[in-house]
Amino acid sequence: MDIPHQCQFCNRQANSAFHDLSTEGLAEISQLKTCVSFRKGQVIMHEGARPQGVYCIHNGKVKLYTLGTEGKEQIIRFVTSGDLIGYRSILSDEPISASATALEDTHACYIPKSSFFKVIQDNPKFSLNLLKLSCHELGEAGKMITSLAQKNVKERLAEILLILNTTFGEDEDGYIDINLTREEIANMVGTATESVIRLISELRKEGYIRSKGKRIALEDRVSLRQMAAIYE
Amino acid sequence: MDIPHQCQFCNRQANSAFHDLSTEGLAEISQLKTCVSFRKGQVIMHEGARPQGVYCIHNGKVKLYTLGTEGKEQIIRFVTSGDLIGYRSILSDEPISASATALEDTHACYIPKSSFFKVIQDNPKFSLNLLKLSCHELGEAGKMITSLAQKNVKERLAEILLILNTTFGEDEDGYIDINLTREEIANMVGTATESVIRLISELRKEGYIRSKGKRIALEDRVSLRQMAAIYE
DNA sequence: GATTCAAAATGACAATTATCATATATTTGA
DNA sequence: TCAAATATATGATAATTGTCATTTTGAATC
Repeated sequence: MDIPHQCQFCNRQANSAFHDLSTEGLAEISQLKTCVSFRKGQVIMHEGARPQGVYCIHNGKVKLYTLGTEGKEQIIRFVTSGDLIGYRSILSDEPISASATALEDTHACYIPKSSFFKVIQDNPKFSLNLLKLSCHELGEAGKMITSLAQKNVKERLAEILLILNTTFGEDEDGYIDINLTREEIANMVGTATESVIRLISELRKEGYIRSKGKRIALEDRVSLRQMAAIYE
Repeated sequence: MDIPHQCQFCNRQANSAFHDLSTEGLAEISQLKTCVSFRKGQVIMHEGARPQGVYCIHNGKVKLYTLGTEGKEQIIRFVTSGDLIGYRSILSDEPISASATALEDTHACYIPKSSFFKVIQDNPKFSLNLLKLSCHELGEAGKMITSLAQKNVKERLAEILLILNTTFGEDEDGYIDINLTREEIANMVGTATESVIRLISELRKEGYIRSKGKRIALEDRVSLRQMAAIYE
């Protein structure tokens, strides 16, 4: 997988925070960025570190997670094409709050801190886009907080499965197009791995989903939405 | 309580997002803002609504909360002097994600949407401050997610008590200077009211806190921090 | 200061979820 | 392709937390 050397010609631009940057702005980033690759399982950023730049994901899938007591992962969200990693930490001038690990081979562009700030200063529109982005994510985080606090494990699992389905889409057989272990799903839902396994079996027996090995496909989205108490 | 008519002379400015705005910028806001008051218990913003402006709190205390299944409140965070309400929704162009209710009589300045955007456009520094603010809050939200997902109720209660103590300070008798019911504390911790009551009694018997009616004072912060598994 | 209402406290019990043990299945890599 | 490693599945049991009922306390209002 090759990344275009010039951001102007990058097809990921359309759904990134860079989407309405001027041609000059994009050319500026092109000159400052470098291309990097990560193998599946490789750690991209470490919780607590001070990042020296941001990554713009070109392709691949990344999980963001914090480490709780006894080193248990809590997956906060996923990052994929066009998304940024590390901008929160750089902008708030705080250590990285969540580690990032590649879930599959991932290609990204690295933009050094100073260049990133330069683009922000020179392009008020980009700055506003980032602001919109972080505000949107704040809203999402609030929803996650309410779910964790008020829903039971089965409701949260149903919710997460729906989120995974919309975030990653489906493969040709209808399975959610992301390769996660039951443990990782548990680390999103905030529960024990065994509980997730049990409840996935339950959902399968009840006909809401089907599964084959690690792969899961949603069969009855309407009921899952009801179960998850999502009324949007 | 009177609010200065001119933001230039407002002593809340120092610890607000407006802190390094130019005198002209502040004068601009002064002209555009209006002063408003809310009585204890009054709803300032309703979840789902489309706000037409932001509030800058002058004095008073406000809770932000989402309504979960069966109308149960989940308190996301508190807002006090110098803090903004509604900016997230306006910037991400989404409905309000959390309702806001005054916990005591509160005075605030109301800045209409259009004026707010004008100030953002005219003052890149202010825009950057907002960006920093929202990124900081994103980090805090991530911590809250990990706590809810991985800590048990007692650990979360200890954590919340410590947060309340630093956010609101102490009165002359050492009690945390905020008037919350046990139900509201439960709505932060994400548990049943009875559980909070029981655990507060437990913490009292164990000598970590003392309490008199609704009021709570921390006696052994070091142990509470250990209990909450906060190692910062 | 008495009355009234709301909140806190406590007990008994039920439901949910976690933990540990072990069996089975699926990947992964040589 | 087979063996080894890892992940999934399931049962038994324990721990945690929630729910409902009732009593006690505290706060607010007249």
